[in-house]
Amino acid sequence: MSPTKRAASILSLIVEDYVESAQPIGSKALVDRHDLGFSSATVRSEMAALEHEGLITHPHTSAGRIPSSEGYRYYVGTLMGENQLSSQEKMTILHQFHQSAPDLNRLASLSASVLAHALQNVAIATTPHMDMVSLKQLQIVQLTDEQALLVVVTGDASVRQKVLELSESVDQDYLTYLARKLNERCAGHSLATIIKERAYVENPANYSLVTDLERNVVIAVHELLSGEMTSTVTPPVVEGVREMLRQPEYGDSDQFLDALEAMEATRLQQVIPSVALEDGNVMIVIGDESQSDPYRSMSFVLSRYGSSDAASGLLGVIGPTRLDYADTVAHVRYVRDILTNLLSDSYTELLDA
Amino acid sequence: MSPTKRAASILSLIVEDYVESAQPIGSKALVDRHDLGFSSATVRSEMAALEHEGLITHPHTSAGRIPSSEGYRYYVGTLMGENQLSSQEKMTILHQFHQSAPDLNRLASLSASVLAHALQNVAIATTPHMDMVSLKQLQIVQLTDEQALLVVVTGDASVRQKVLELSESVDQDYLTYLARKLNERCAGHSLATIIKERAYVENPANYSLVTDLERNVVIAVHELLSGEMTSTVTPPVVEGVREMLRQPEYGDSDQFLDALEAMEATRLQQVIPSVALEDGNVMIVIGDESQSDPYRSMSFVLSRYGSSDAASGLLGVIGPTRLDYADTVAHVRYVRDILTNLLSDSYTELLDA
DNA sequence: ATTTAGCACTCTTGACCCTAGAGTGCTAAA
DNA sequence: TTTAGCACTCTAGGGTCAAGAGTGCTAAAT
Repeated sequence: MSPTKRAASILSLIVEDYVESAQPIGSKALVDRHDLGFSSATVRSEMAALEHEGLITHPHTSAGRIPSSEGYRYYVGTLMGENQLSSQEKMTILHQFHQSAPDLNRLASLSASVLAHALQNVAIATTPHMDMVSLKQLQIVQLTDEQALLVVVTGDASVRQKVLELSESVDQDYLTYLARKLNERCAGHSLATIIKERAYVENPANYSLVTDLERNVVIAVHELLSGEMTSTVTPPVVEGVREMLRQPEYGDSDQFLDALEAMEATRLQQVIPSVALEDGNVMIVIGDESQSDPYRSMSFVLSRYGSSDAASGLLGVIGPTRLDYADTVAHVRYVRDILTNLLSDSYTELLDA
Repeated sequence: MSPTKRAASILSLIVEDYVESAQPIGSKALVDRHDLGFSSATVRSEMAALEHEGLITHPHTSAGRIPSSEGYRYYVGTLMGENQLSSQEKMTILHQFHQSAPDLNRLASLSASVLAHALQNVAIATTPHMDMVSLKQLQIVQLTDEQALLVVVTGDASVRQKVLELSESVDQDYLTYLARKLNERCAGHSLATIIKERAYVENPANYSLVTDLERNVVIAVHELLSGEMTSTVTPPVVEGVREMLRQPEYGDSDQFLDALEAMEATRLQQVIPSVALEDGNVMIVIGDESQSDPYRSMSFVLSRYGSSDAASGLLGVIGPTRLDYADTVAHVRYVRDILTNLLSDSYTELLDA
């Protein structure tokens, strides 16, 4: 059922030419461009076979062939080689990471924009976070008579904050005392400790022992750490809409609108996390392979950065199915490695390479 | 030189019809739609006069008229009435602000997206910040042997952070001590105090009295407060690119690309701050009135929110010159008021209205 | 002195037709 | 098995044409 060796090589050429030109590839054009050892008629019969197997299709009777999702999949899976970035490309990318201060949240958006720019497609990145964050330290700062700011430093070196409403009137001294008390009990501990603490303060039996404020603080800390509150879960960063517009498939603005709508940040959030991604792998989803309809005409190249025992997140590229998969994978892989290394603080190694 | 009363009323109709239909307005169509007391021929001669004064133009000989920038300006300045939002519209907007927690940074992007959605155009907002921020409190948390996180809570209730490199090996106790020492000296004070402190620690005469780390911390605090470091100055939020695409002027993707490029966040930053905006006013810039070329075909409706003695920022809408200025101004004004009230913490009043 | 009806003229838009070019599948010969 | 040849198909692009909308001007009407 799988194509013969010669058919496969023709499929390769079709995919590669089509990725480059965005035009359906005809038998004549194919033999003209590459000097195959045989004629267009031969190519035609091979093409008929490939089409029979569902690897390529016709837009209409007298047009050239374009790869189907299955065609791309076969190409990506068994035909495509590994692509290495040139040291020039590597330098350019690395350079951009060294421009900016190592702000963890900014890192995600930088990565996305680097990818988007290099590949002329939309790139996304979720901000790094740990599944199990520990509490490094907390602090409470009075803002007004009725409000205070709770600042939580987490184990993944990010800062989360929340405004607390103060029902009772308190002063900064009490807030400082409260912060110190909780720090002594919880600082440096994992989420589990906070959960225990929350159970304690929420237990009606202990209601008389803790103030309302203390209870509120513990609850807020728990919510901040577990990312429960919707407003603290940052949507994934989407970069490169302008780059995407350069792709010929979006010359007509209707299709562009469809695509844009499909990658509405909120929708992506529903799709992305459902993808199980092991560390160190790059996952490719091609066109039809997506379950949901609006993504039928696009492909995803995704990878997890960071490591499962530390901060991690998702990074990837979204484009039309006509993607240069080899190049895209190489880029995603490289940026993912940089990011992972930056997060594990051992990124000096990268500089020497 | 200024148009007669009747000419002015015709200009009004042209602007309003054109804003609605995006089609050049002909004399016949005008009298058909509104029952004027006179014929299309009369309208034609009035139109000729208006064109002579530069208030309207022709795309080509046998097409209807469209307003020029001057025409819009005249309309906005002397013809257009004040628009009041319906209480329905007000509710819808207010509702969206009550969905989310009062996170100051998120507020800007929410405002922009509310405006973008309501007006089907691109909206921008800069994050609120004070020109003169005071230091509420600072804290230093050890991350690794070589790194610590400096967290600064500012007077405008936002949090800024920076990773410090530790050259000497220190422990959390020392960092806590250092934080307390600086808090005692500077917490609650304005930027001026920090500048004095920086001058002190940077004075070579005092070098032996302060550690390198202390010096670094003071410098970092100063930079964070004054927003000197490029990475901490957040670019304005741009929302509504998708909404904008619905406008008929961008049906052709080339023009859309131009427009998108023009509103590249970095470029906008150069244009926006140069606009001097008093509190309480809405500024309108129409097409040609922009100095720089790429903005010739768009209009801006901008306002400052917050107050000059507290956190403030810029809020506004960008669209084609064919804007419903009355409606846009009303929306910008309303969202600006909400934002201002939210920032001054007295937003409970809005709920009763 | 305005206003308006009438008319000749202009320009865009969309429909329609046509051809060139690229591509296909099939068949029969190499 | 491969290839040359051929009839056939479909698209893209160019050209023509008529309808429609709009204009400016002039001369009559108010």
